[in-house]
Amino acid sequence: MIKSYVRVAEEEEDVSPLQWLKGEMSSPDGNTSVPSHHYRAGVNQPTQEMGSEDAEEEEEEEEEEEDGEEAQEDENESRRRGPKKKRMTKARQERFRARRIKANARERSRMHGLNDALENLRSIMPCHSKTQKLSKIETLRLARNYICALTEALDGGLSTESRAFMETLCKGLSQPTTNLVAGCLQLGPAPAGMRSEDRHGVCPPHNAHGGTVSYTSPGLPSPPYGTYDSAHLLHLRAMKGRQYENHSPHEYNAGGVGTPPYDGPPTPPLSISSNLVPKQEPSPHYPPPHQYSPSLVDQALYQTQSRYDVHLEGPYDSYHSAHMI
DNA sequence: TAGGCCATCTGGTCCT
DNA sequence: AGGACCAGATGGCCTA
Repeated sequence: MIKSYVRVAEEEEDVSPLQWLKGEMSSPDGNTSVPSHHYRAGVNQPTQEMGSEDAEEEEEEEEEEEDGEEAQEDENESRRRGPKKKRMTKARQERFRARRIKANARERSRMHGLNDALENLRSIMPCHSKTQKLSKIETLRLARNYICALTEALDGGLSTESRAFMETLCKGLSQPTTNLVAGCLQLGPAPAGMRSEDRHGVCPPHNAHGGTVSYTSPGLPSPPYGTYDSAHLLHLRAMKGRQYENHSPHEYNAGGVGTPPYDGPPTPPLSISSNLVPKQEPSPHYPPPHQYSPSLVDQALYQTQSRYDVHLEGPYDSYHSAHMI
């Protein structure tokens, strides 16, 4: 008897504030999760705009409702366990809606802040592309790989011009992002089926649970796109300090060395080709670890520039144009 | 048209 | 009570 009585009370009154709001805030198609532009269009404007007269009306209605049902409600409440739940009056409903809208705004702002931080992270990534923005997940993966690659380089075990450096950068990245990095570095793809563990053991890729992630960038690359900002490597060289002091300046100074890569907007993309691709004036002191055939680089750059509207700056442009025309 | 990516809303949890 | 944070749900946009 009591059980059924309580059950009726629950069905009629134990409705959470948000359940109440669901009915009120539903979009015309009955969906409560309405895309932002629907709200921006004024479908669900914040209730802070509600006038004071409306607020007073709400309070009066609240009192009337409570007067008539107070006695029976007290009886119901005494039979229920747990915290006493307040009835969802219109005034309370409005307050809750306002709170929810404020929370939504805060959440939006928070996510915008998160996106801004992610954009800052993108800006210091070694690869930039005006047409192909790295996704959030790929940005994070590349950032992690970048840290690993730089760590390896600082430890002295990896040249920033080496293929292994690029492969470290590409660990666990999607094929398009791998292509982007490869295109930026103007290198060929990683051999099919090659796993990171097979190349170098430092800082292997791990998944969210700490397990090793296989290197999934097999096959030939689709056309690469993007530019490689060698300023980051220059920054690394500054960090490494004396290691490069014995080399002639032109080998490392592609210009703008003094610009801190991690402050403000990224420095303009610089060509890394002076170290990675055959050039007119190869350095006798610091030859690239791998010599890549002009045809491969040529092909990559042609595909990059023609298909993805990416402009690779620096000396390589002249090199490339001389071959393509 | 399916799938990836994204922005937003939402409700729950934790903390102050 | 309210804010921060998180994860799930949802729908829009874009691309292959």
